[in-house]
Amino acid sequence: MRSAEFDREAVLRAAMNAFMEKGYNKTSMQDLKRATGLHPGSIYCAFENKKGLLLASLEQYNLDRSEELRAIFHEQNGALSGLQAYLDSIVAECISGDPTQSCLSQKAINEIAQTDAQAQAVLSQQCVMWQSFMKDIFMQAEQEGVITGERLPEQRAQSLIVGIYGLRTFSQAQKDASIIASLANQLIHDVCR
Amino acid sequence: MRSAEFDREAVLRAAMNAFMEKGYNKTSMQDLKRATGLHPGSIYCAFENKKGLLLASLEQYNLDRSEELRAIFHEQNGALSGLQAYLDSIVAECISGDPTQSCLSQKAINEIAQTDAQAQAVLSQQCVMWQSFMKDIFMQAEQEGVITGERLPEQRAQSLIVGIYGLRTFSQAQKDASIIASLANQLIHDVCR
DNA sequence: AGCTATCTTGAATAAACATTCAAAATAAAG
DNA sequence: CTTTATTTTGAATGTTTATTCAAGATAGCT
Repeated sequence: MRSAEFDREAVLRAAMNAFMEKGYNKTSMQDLKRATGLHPGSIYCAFENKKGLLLASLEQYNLDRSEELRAIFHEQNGALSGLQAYLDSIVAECISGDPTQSCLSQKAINEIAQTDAQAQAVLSQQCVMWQSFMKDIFMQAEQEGVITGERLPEQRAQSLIVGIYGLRTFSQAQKDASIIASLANQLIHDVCR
Repeated sequence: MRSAEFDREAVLRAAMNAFMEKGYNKTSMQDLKRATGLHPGSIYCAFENKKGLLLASLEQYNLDRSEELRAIFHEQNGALSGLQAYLDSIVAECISGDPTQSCLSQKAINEIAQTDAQAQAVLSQQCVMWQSFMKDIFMQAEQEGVITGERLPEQRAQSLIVGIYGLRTFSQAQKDASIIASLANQLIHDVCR
């Protein structure tokens, strides 16, 4: 017997970064070998193939992001200031211009969900989970009395997610920091109205 | 002397469709040969290389979409019903699931703007043109008195574009027609408030 | 220490890739 | 009809690609 040597999470995070920098299709196995430090054979042994590595990276990405999301809202007192902090962090990522601070899920939705049913299924489910988390936040905000109940929490959550997807795309075409920040503020305002 | 045989616009529209179906990086020269009916040599003679063909397709795509945009608003009386018709058409595209009804500019922003400065410049400029057109619509709506002047037309235009980008991404992860339609309605509501 | 199952290694493979080019074809000009 | 400039053609190029595999290394068990 013999146990695997590499740190699975570290490998997946390295692969995530590689995929975010070049996109799935432009990231070659050689890029992934360099990024992860794993030889081709090890990658195929552990993840079946390139798409398997992407799917595993997507799962890890979702775990990491979910953790981060929970942490942001936990650090704040009140749903509204949590929302504010969350959008501030997204604006910071948009403005940074750092590819590794972009959203791997969103990139994958745009690049491969259309042509790969397996990836589509994973990404769809992750999107639903995100919605569910945000719905809970808006329910909490209602209970706190900081927003009135004109819209359903679920709808607010969906509008917020649409806004975040849009913000990330917009910021790549229009890199003006103050515009991005002001659009994020407007988004919070609209979603909490 | 000898003039070119192929119809440039038809070739570019064929290339557009090919790029929309597979994305830029996954679309091979063989795909483009099949789609356009042009032999490799002719493509390289007319467009320099694969990226040149993409950039030319992007220009044509923008021309076609601008025309369509003008037509939609021209067919309606009043800025508001124009906006309604415009979003209806986008919702229809999102719901169709037809790759050739997706947005080539948005796909390109997500797939290559990050890694190619030339594409980034073209896409950025096209986004600004789109904003400018929508700003005029919101100014018209103000003059018609159908919306009050609490927000600047430019901000409304930007929020609308963010919403449309978001809607297109969201609809690929969550293909529920009624949700997309209701998110679009909410978007109009928020942007016109 | 020795055995064995499993992982690591990295060269080898075959397919697919973007691009080039010289020959053949053809439209316009004389 | 002949010439000439330009386009079309499609096979050839050399690179890069994802993937495989047999040999070597090593961890855990007895």
